[in-house]
Amino acid sequence: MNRIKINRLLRSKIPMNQVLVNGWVRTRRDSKGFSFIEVNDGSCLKNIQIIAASNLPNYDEIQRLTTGSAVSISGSLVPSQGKGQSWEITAARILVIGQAPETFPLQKKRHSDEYLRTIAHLRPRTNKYGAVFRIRSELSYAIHTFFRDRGFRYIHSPIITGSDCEGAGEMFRVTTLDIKNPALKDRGLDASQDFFGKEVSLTVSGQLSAEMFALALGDVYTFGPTFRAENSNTRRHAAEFWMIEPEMTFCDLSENMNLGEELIRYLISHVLRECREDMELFGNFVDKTLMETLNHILSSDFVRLPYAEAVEILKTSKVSFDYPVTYGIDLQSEHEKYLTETHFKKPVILHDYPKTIKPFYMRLNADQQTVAAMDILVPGIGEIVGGSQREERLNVLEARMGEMGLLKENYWWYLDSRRYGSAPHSGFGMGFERLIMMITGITNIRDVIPFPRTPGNIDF
RNA sequence: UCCCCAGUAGCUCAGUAGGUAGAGCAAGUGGCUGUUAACCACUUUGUCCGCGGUUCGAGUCCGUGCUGGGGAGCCA
Repeated sequence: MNRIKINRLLRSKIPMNQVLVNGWVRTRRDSKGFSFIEVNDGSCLKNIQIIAASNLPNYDEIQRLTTGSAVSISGSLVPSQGKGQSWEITAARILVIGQAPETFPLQKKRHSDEYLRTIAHLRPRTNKYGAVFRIRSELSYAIHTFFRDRGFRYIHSPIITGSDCEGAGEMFRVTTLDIKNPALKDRGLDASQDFFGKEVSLTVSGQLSAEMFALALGDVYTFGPTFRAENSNTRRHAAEFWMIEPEMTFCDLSENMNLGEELIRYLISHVLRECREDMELFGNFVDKTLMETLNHILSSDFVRLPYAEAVEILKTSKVSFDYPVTYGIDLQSEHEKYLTETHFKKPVILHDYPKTIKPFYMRLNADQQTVAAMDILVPGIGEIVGGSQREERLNVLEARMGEMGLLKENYWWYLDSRRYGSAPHSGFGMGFERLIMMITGITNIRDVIPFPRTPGNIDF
């Protein structure tokens, strides 16, 4: 007898004999002459109801089944006599595969997200977290589909990197030196004795690699884990997270923004279509305004606003900000919040920032003061995408590096790309977890990644 | 790293002006029932986060540490 997953059984149009269901008991109720068992196998949000008649040979054992136990049921799929479900299974045989003692931490009631974080190894067995991780999986698939349909190639950029100059923030050092007795030199680790013969770290971005491949394969993207050793303690930051980084040659900032906007819309509509049931859970129990918000994002164009105009809007807003706004500052969370949640009430793409607050690789505009940068800000999350048109002119790039005190020697291969057949190109990074937060309405990044890594927390 | 808040039964929480601890759910027993977060009755459960202090007496006040949450910064 072949096992059939519950999502298929519940979609059945006809009764079926001889079906086999494997899963975990969510709850059990006794009635006169039989027991109702609700089983979930992770294939969908819904459980299937099993009717276990008291004449089953192991009925005593069945009555002791507790929430969390693994079971294997064979029987027939029949129309339900009760309300609340269209199909149920009349069990011919029930095998207890793995009993869960009463110490099983998940009860058939709501638990707080904080508590569930302390049992991150068991939380995917709840409705909400099962739904989050099915959606996460579906989104990953959709990302590949989106890019593949548009002729992009998927690049596996390295996780271990020797460029300590990837730009974005503190990095995790990788070493095979004996920590208790390391090779030392000049009062520090002797990196020349280390595995790679130099200091290496976990990547903070695949961008530099992606640029090289964009200048060969045209349109490429990376989708992989990223590591930041920042001591960030917020609901939006994790030390290990996933990022999607497309990079396109012969593409300017405006086309870059188009792609970012198109990608976000595509992913939302994909999930609304393919994960309807799971999404309803979030709309009903996590954020009552979720569907409205997502439909609004689908139906209206994102605002495109030059940094200078954003500053003007903020200055004339009559809102007293903790951080006063002047041209040249990096916008604070409260400013971004005001723009997306109060002023425009929709996603905003800010672009053309002052060069002084952006990295060296962003393309210098004709005004010599701003760079072709763009950030996509969404209500509730803040920055979800950060990108730019890259500086493709060797002399300008070298001058910018000089201004910022970066050594050309460390970037020799990066600069080579501008030396040999350089071409305009653009790209961005999108935080995968932040995207999931936006789509599910979940407000803490620790609840959309299987085993979150944050400062001082790596228990699982 | 900084600011604010919280930490009471397995879980969610209440605990009034400091007088020595309670509810719901879970678990156990019995009953009822094509039930569906089933229902009804009864029963069990606590170093009130740790340490120190004030007090005749501290879950309640003070100090300190730890843990968790929210906000800020850094950013995706």
